[in-house]
Amino acid sequence: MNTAHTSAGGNEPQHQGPPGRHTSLPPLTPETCKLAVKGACLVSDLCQIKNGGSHPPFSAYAFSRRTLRRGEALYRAGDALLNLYQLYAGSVKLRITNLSGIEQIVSFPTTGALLGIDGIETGTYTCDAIALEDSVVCMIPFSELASSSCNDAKMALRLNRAIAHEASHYRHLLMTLACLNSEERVASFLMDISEKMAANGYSPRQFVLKMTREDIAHHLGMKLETVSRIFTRLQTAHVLDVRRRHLNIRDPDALRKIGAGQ
Amino acid sequence: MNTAHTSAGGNEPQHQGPPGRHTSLPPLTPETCKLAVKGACLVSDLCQIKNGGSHPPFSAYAFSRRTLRRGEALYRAGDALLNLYQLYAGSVKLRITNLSGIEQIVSFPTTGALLGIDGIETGTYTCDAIALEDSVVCMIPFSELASSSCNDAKMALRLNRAIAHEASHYRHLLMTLACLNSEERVASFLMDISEKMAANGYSPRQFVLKMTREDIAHHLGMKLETVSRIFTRLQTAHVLDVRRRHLNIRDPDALRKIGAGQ
DNA sequence: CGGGACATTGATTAAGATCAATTTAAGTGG
DNA sequence: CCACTTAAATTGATCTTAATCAATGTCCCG
Repeated sequence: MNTAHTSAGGNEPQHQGPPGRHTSLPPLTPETCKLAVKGACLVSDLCQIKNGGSHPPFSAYAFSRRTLRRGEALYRAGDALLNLYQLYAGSVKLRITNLSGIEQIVSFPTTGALLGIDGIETGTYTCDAIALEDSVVCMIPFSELASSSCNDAKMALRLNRAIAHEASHYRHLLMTLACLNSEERVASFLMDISEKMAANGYSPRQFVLKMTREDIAHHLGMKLETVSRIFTRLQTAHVLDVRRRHLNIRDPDALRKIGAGQ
Repeated sequence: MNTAHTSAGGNEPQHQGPPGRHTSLPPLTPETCKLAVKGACLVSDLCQIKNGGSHPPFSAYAFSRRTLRRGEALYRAGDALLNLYQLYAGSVKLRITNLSGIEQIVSFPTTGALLGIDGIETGTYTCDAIALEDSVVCMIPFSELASSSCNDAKMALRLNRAIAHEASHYRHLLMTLACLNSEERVASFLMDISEKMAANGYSPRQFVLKMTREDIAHHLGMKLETVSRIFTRLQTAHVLDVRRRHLNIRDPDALRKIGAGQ
């Protein structure tokens, strides 16, 4: 009954590096922000707000970036909330480990996602944010964001919505865990990824899973063997092809139906 | 596999009344707010902000209250977000019903809770809020709250935290559903209620469950028969006494241990 | 004092966990 | 560049938990 897994989770601390010793990129400007075109770049908007008002030119406010190696932690549960982060490239897992050592992956943020929201309630992060591949984030000092929200109603609403979106995401995952059986959960999970891929301009049919079977299992409240079995079952049913991390959705409609609980 | 329950959910539409036809109480003031003493009354704070500034006296801003009969809906999924509500007395269930008719109770707010946050992301509520007993809420026009947040950093942070708290709650429930077996889930659920009772000044050992076994089951992702069996099992183990909705926790430490996953 | 919602209990079945053994692929260092 | 090491994934056999189906009991309310 819940044998506290000693989280052998391979892709972790090897190249962790001491705190602070991480590659830093030149600051980001609205011009160089690749997300800006999609109207999804909080950083870029913050720059423009600063620039538009009676403030110094945005370059003084341009936000620094940080690169993460695979397995490296962006922040850990218990760290003080100093920054939010917008994910510019790569992907991350947000993990909670409870007292008994049982772990749960609460989300797999990808490009465009805002990270660190789990620290807003108490001022201390409650999750570990671990890079699933080499990634780039842009650092947004929370104080900066809070003061912007204060002067600008639009930015305030945007922050509110970002936090509310986080809640939404958990509500959705909750439904998945509470109402669906294992096969349906996996299907729903894959559909979610597929939609996110499409939203980011990639193929919704073919993609590479950045996380292990164990990560998926810890996300969906099941065992990794079950995830594996369900993949093969879906392959046998000609719904998808899976070879290791490479996924090819053969029958999106079928997958959608299964993920919705028939 | 997921036989879409036709939600016979007894305590519902009988005395629903047409929209708008509900008992209204006189407006609330900081003086009459029972929650204010605990520093938890958003309404009272809003009044004082208005009153403190160059605004009209708070009486012009005092917020109206509304009573709900058991089974009545405060709002429903799909309704436009106009107000947040602070729950002054009673208790509520927040329910999501998905396309296949499967339902999930995402929370059981009680006295002091802020309701309607599920509408902030999109401007449309995503849950049904159903009173579990006769209840009183105070209506907070969202526009009012948003503009207060704009002028007052403290209020802004408070709203942010309220939304973040919602996310926190779901994260916690997520852990419960994903990592614990049925017995542990029920124990965890009861401990949560116990703590909430204590926080509101009631006995953490003895209380009455306002919700049915089916509601609990729909909250914890299991079947009502299982909930019932686990209650009797915990009673047999001398952890608690349960007679219908009346609960008496005999061994809080044991219950806590079980709820934490041993 | 009924009627109906709510709750309990029992017998059986099915889904997923667990235990265990391979297989496959990806790095790593010689 | 290849052999070696190790992490990750697959597959099988068995066991446990909770779902399912069904009957009965109890209490609340009119």
